[in-house]
Amino acid sequence: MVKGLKSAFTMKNQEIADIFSTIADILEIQNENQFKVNAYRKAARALTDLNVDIEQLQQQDQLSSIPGVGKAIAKKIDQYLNTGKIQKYEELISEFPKGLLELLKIQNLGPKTIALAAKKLNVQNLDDLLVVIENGSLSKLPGMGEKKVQKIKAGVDYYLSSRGNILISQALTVAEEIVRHLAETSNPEDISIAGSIRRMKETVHDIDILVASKQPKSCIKNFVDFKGVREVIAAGETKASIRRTDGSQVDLRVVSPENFAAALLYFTGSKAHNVKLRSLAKNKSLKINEYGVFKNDRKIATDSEEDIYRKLGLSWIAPELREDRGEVELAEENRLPVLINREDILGDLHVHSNYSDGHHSIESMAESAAAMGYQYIAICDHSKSANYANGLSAEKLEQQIKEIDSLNQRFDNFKILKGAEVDILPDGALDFPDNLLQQLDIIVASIHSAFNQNPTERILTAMNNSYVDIIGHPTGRLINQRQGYDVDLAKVVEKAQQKGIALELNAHPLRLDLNDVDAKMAKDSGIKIAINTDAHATKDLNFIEFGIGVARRAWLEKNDVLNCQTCQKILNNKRKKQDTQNEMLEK
DNA sequence: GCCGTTTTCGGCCCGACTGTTTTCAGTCG
Repeated sequence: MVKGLKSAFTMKNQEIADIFSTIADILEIQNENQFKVNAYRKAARALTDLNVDIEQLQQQDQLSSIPGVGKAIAKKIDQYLNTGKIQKYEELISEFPKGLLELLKIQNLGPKTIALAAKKLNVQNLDDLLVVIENGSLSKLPGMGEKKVQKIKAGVDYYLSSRGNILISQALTVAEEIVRHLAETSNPEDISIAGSIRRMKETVHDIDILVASKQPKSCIKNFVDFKGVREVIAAGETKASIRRTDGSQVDLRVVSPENFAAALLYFTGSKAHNVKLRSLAKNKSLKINEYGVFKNDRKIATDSEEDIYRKLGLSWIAPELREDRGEVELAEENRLPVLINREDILGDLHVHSNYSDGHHSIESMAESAAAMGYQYIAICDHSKSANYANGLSAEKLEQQIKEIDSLNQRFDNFKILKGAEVDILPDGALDFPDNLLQQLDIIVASIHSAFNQNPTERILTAMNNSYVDIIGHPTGRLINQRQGYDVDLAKVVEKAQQKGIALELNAHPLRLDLNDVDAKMAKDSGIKIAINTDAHATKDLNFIEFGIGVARRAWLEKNDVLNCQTCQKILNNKRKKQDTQNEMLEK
């Protein structure tokens, strides 16, 4: 087993994390001590982020070494691992209406109101809630009123319509449009996208924009009056929130220019990262908030994020790392990874052309890639069984090879690699014979059909083929649309390590597959990741931005990424790999 | 419920906005 790798057995970690998370939800609605609630939340998060098998820690009597896990919680973990149950959880859940937990996900509706509605109106689930909203009884409760109920209703509508997840690509488009609008109309001294978009999360709940201005009122006005606003949720002196016609929520915060850096840090989050910074500040007798770092109520210089981190004894932490996954501790020791940048990417190893289901010619794709400063591109069209995608016959592929050979004579300092995205068939065989594969530079092997037929075994079988360089979109998920196939990534990574095969980080914003957590584990095991766009048109080559975002969230450095290598190096390594495997076969 | 070089008890991040109040509770980020 590859060391430090998450796999099927760490499912237990997540099962226990989910239980603690539910305990926290129930206790919160029951108005239990908020710090106790937080303790369970923290433990749940720690277990989710844990990279080792919890049973292993149990056997070594090391459960309490997990930060946030003390005696009581360690005992509960122990109980779960020994009996499959946690008594406290069983007791709580047996007498608690399960439908109430879902209500916590509704905006503007928190634990206090849920508890009130449950107690006074016997609300037990979402349906009950809708009834008491409609019949007016909710608004008559003490502390409630018409407007509050309207807000809760809006929260329910939002929850039911979208579940609140917007793809990073969509969110970024909206955010950039609003930033441009405010830049043109409001004369800001500074402006930035903040929040989870700046951290490049794969999906975001809302869009955060921060402005530095001496005229906050006019900024707010220009913001709420902009086109596409369906509803103004809030609009105060320095802060406003809108809902747009596309359903997205946008929050604007306006600060004075001298507070911009502190505010940017604050509104970039994540919440967990911020909490960590605040408690760190407190330990140093400092206070940090969105206005700066303070010592005895006196602001100490905070002109930039770098400066603020420095005042806390930390090196600057890239936004993509700010999730409280150990980045603060490393920043204290000045040992943060040197994250991969756009400039480090030398080529794209998985793009399509109009030979299969792409929209543009090989030549156009190559010219666009060259214009982006790339040194190479691999044309990897679909193989013959991919009928839905106009997969190539053997004859068509040979024709493509000739075209690429001829095109390559026209380019200086740029190379078109001959490749294919070969289907992994239900029996694990590849969709092209070896005599075709051996003519190609890059083979991406992917599953595109029969998702529920032993995906792990099929991928492992395909990896036995020495021509395979990359496993394409390894889990097959489509964000917000389709769960991935049930693949045991630990086994795939282990095999990739043995065979010198890379896993893809597919940069298409609907895929982002591997995700950040899986890519980090792959990195930790020492295998290479290929950040590919899977572009079906020239403009799709820009998806690389999202792939790099996820890669940075996964702590990836230049050395971890296959397409940070020159194409000469990639091809040399491929040759060496094949020679070694042939020698082994001969023996 | 967790934690500790202010250490076994008393803390636990902090501020804006809204709506319902008439000084504050709830929610959010």
